[in-house]
Amino acid sequence: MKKIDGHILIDMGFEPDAWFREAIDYINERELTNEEMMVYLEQFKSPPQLALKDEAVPFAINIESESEIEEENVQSVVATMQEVMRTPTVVGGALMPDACPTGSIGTIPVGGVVVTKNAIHPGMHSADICCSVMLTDLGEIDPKQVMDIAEKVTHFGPGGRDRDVQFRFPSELLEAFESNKFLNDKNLIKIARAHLGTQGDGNHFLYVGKSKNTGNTMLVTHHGSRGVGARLFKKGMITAEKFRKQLSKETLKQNAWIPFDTDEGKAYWEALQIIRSWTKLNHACIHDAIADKIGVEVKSRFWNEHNFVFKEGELFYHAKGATPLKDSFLPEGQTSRLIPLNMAEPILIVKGEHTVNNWGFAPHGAGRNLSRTQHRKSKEERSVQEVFEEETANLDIRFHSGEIDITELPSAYKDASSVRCQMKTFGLGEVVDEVLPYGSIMAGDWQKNAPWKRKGRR
DNA sequence: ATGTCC
Repeated sequence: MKKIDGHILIDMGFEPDAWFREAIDYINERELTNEEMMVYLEQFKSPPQLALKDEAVPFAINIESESEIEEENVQSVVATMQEVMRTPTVVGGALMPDACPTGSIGTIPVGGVVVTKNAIHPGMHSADICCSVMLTDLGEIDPKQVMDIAEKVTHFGPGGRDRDVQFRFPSELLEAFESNKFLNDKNLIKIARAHLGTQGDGNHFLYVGKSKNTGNTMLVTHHGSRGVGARLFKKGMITAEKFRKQLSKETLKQNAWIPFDTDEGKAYWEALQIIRSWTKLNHACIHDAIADKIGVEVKSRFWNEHNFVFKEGELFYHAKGATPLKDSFLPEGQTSRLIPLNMAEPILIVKGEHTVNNWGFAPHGAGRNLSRTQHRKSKEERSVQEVFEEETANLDIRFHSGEIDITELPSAYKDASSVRCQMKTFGLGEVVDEVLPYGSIMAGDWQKNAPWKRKGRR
């Protein structure tokens, strides 16, 4: 009998893999007949490839347009969602009023919810795993004092804290990282230590305002899992890509998934929960340090993720920029959720429930009406300072880098009243209190004076 | 969003 080699296995339709060596030796040493070989090779056959669905699974469209630009946006998010909804694992989904596209067609938009069966899709929670908002009620405290102290305590911009100003990384959390095969990584743990108590950049903020109901001063922070989550996301995408090749090559790369009923699936789900704990602590470190420095007791505190995966039975709800309304998606005993709009608008405190149309979610903000670049361009003929003063009159707005980030000013976002109106129209939560704006801190345009951006360079 | 590529 002729000896077999890897080329023969490839010709038979097998993907080159680690088992090739062992299988080739096994077959050749025993001089298996063709029939015996086929029986032996059965164990290495991949399950049949899953095709994309011929038609998109129906999804709820909780967004309406009020202008031509918005109409284009709606068409674009619906079109991309239609491709996402053809992924084999998908059973349902929804668009929120703040939806806007990101990435190429077939990528879940911001403001999108995609429900899958027995599958975790890292591309549907994306890099900032567990991006979230936390509120602390500080009582009757001067908001300016909170701003001044917060400015000293918090950390914005890329990277982490210097060693001498790091927060304590609890040993229970370290043990959790070390127990998980995705997180037990020296470099990742180093980042987990250094990034604790940091807020990053982009739309992340520290907001101070007063409750409309009680007049108490409230501190609200918005940020996610920083470099730690980004690292896990990358690992998740690599694992999902391996499964995509085995299970469904037709599936778009960005929609690759990790089956939950595998060792990788269980470990990835655990890793997401550990990152969630880290992120909660990331907020709490900053809030506690501010309350400590003021010398005030925390009256109450709550938080919610708006970029995460929620599980119910064998269904996985991927919320990429959507606020959980369904009670079982909230931390135990918690009844309120936070929906920020823009720096000049109140942060909404919302109650609500799961309905057929909302799939258990509400919007997570006002949504951009223009891309950052388009928005920057639209303000070109006026000075940044002038636009800033006009849009933030009577507010205490501070940029950590010292440079105004024009793309985070109120005009960069959709009209807050229209988002609130659409929440009513589509049954996406009910506003029970508002944190009225006093001021906020953001990263600012930290790239403005970067060496590679200076004029005169190629 | 992400020490904007380990």
